Amino acid sequence: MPKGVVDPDRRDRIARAAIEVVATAGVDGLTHRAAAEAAGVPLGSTTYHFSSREDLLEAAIEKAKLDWDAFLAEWETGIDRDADLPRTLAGLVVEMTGPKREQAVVEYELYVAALRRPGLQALSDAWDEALTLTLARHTDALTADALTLAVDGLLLRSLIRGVPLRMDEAEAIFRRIAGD
Amino acid sequence: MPKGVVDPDRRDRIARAAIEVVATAGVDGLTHRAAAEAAGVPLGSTTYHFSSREDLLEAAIEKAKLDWDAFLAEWETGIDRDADLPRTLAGLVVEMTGPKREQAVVEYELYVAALRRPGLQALSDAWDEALTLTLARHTDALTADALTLAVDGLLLRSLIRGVPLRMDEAEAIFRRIAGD
Amino acid sequence: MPKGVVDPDRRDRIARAAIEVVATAGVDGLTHRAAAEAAGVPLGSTTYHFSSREDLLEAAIEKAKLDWDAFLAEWETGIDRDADLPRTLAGLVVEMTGPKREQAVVEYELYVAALRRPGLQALSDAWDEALTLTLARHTDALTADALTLAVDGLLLRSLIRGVPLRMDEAEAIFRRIAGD
Amino acid sequence: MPKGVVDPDRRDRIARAAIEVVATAGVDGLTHRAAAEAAGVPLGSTTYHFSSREDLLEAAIEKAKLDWDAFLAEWETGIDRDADLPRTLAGLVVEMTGPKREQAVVEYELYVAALRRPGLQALSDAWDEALTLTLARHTDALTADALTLAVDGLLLRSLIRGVPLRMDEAEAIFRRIAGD
DNA sequence: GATGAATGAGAATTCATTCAT
DNA sequence: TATGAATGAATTCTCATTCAT
Repeated sequence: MPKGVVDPDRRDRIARAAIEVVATAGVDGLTHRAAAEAAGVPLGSTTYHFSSREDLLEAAIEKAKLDWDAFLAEWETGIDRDADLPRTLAGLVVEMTGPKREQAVVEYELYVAALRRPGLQALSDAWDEALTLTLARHTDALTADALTLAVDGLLLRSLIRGVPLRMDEAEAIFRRIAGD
Repeated sequence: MPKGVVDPDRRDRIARAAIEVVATAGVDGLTHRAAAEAAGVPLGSTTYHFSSREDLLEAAIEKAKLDWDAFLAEWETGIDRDADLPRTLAGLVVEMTGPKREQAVVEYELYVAALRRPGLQALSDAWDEALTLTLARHTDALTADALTLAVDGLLLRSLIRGVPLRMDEAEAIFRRIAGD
Repeated sequence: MPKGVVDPDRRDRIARAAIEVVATAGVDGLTHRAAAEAAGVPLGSTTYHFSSREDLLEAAIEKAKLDWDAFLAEWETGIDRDADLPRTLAGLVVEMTGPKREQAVVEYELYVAALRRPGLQALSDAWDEALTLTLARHTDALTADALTLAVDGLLLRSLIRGVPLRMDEAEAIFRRIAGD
Repeated sequence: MPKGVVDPDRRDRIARAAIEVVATAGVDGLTHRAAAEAAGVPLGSTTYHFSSREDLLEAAIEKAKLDWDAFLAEWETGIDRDADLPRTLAGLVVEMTGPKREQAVVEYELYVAALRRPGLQALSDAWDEALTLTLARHTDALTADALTLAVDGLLLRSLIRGVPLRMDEAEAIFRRIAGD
């Protein structure tokens, strides 16, 4: 693509490519070069749209957050009003540590990236809150909060162990917390 | 220190320095050079004892794990057999997100580092298990497990938010889980 | 400012901003981007009016030369026909190495820039000549020339040393040259 | 040259190459890359020995200062005790603006580089002083100082004009200053 | 005329790693 | 055993310049 030709989606495509890079190489591996290659654009194009590595990371997190929101929304759609929350929630974590492990690892890496990057705190925070808000539509606030924490803990642990969660394990934990 | 002088603690001191480096610059910032400077040894000394960056990271994690074990042991020492577990556990997380935030961030970074490094999974796993085992001496297995997950989730969330946990918040969560 | 709106002073304002940039970041730091920011205009506006970095530099030098001429004219206005030239000239260099140091450094940088840029030689030359011509209205040609050289040398030396000239030092030199 | 093979002169050779680079491309053009190429060493070698551009520049100035000292010493050797100072000094500046123009430009660029680099002030200062000290061995202190300033001014002006000084011009100026 | 997206080139740096000493 | 010089590879970032709009 010669100079002067405008490509209005380019910024978006680079951001999307950034997520792929994080999936492949981790947050540390998210470089302008890697994003450029993944997006199929010249290096200069990535530095033009995202002048710092931090900008690139932030864009990746925003995009990943949208994915997460969509995932949660879809999950919630499949729940009856009087569904068994512990069981359905267990299904969610089992799916994330199994078939969707790749995506979950990316999301956790991005979430945890805020530990050292104050600029990302707000984003990571909103991320965490999304699950609590979803759960709060199906149980009381305290339980929703406690369940979110357990989901966080379970996911992180399972992702680190590298083995998918077992449905019954997860369900037992959630049931314990929900106090049923 | 001239050549030929024996310094048997040097390996240990470098590993200890590696933790300081992680505290200052994050896992990404852990380089042979940075460790050398922090430990006050020549560059060659760090590459001699830890031939790869990965080795250095592993040593740092091992050291940090020992710190965590000691911290847990000390915490447990201060607990009565019939202490109020939710309350004392809340004290632990409040301390870690407040005065000990720095140390906690380092530990979480090292813990999470295993997400992309299969070689570190066993270590990170043992790390997580240490708390569960400790708690299991004071409550039933399922509760111990659920509490550990909540601790993980709470710590991570608070560290990311950058504000210390409030004692009553944490206690409420733990009490909900413990079912008291 | 939307497209199509005419802004006849824009070229001038960019040139003026270029001097500010040189003051802040040196000749090396004079870039289209920096000038754009300093002038508060879009990048394209600077490249439109000054198609190359060299053009920009030349414009800055021209503007700075006008400042220098004005400074000299004002200085001359304050001189009596039978003023003590060595003393008044000492006042000029003391002022330039003291309160006006910043401006003087910029002017010297721009003046010296011609060392490697044949296209700027004429401008820099005229710059130097301005002082000689001024002095020649108050003394003979040879003395005017010698004084100019001493002013150049003194200014450069003092600006590099970073300390203002002392009035008596400068006066002694000039008096020696003027042969009073 | 493979790793592990030590080349003790390398640092010196890079510094010497740095001067060549300044001669060719100016202070702005003094980059690690350019020095590496001029010295015939890999890029990493230049960054190893001179970790910043500033370090490289400083080394170049130190080397150039030695050249200048040698040049002055040689010049002084050719002077009789009762030589005609204005005439011999005129010879020096004529030589520097003529056959040795290249070298003189480099030296001025390096000298002036200190205007924006406080770390180089001491070096540039010592440079200037070398001539004064030399001249002071052949005339009184005030005259030596005034002559140095005139030399500085004359050289800078002639180098910028790009034409060699005329012997009689220079001699007239110096004679005026020396008061003969 | 005015703009800013686009891009290739190159900058300073940092580093893991190797290996002669 | 211990060291640090050496080096290639990468990284972030900055820019002049071009050119469709």
